[in-house]
Amino acid sequence: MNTLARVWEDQLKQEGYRVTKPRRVVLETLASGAVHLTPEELYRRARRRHRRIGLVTIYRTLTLLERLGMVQRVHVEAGCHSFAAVRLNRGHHHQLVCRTCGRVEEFPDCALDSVLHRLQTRTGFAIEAHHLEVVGRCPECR
Amino acid sequence: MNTLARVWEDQLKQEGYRVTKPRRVVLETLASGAVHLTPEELYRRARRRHRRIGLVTIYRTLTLLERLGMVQRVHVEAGCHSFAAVRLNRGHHHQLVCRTCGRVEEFPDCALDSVLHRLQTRTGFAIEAHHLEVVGRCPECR
DNA sequence: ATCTTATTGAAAATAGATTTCATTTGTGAG
DNA sequence: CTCACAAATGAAATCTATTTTCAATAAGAT
Repeated sequence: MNTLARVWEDQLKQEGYRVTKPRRVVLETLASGAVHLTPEELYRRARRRHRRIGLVTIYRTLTLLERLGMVQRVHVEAGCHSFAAVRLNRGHHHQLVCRTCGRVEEFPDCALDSVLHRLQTRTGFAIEAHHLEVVGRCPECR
Repeated sequence: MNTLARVWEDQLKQEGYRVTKPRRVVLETLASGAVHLTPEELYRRARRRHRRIGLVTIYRTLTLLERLGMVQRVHVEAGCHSFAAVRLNRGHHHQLVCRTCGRVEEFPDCALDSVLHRLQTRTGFAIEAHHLEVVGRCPECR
């Protein structure tokens, strides 16, 4: 089993959730897939590990994992909702998504911080959160 | 009638599409409305101008306008698909939304450009689009 | 005014996501 | 280890968003 999946399992337990077979399968599938997955695609892959798993469980588990910050929802043109594993990197990260193959590159937002800080000063808003998503085509797909 | 809507009409004609009543209504509603609208909300508003308009036409017109670059599809957390008018003489803008009262402040992304440019160089991606949304509390609501 | 054909609206079909509920299964207590 | 019970699951039903189909309508050229 993958390290990331094991860490997630511990976190689930810690938060008082049960570590069930379907959940373990979803975690492993997410942790081992390099790209971001739609619920449907995740379902297809998860079934290779556990034939009886239901699509409903995929949706429920994704919602839970999103709430716990283990996966991140990504919006892309085709097949609007996709989910990407939030890797072990601590701080806040943003995503660069390839429109064609779905590959995700993460990057830190250090440069954005100064932009937001200036914005805060100028508008008087107390900035609490932000969401940046960049879409393009990766080197291989160009 | 709004200037923006008139320009769009001309553009439609230019491209060989017919300027029909439903299309005119959608254009006017988009040009005069909020920053971005879901198809459903656009439908609700368009009906105030033309009672017989169908939701199907809203979808079809949005697809057409998007292809012609007059509106831009935006993905947001809740109610995934929204459409924003691409205004005249106004570059790309971002939104600063107040969590409490919903007030929207727009700001240009000049500072973001350099961030994205560096990102492009470093990753080899061809960056095509980005979406930044900032949430906070406005001066009045703090 | 007439003709041609793009466009429309209603209904049906499809796709995606959520709710319901009876059954199963983790997990902590004994 | 076994039991009991709440949490979690899966199948079916439901709901919501979007697309397709097709006969009727209306824009725009002549």
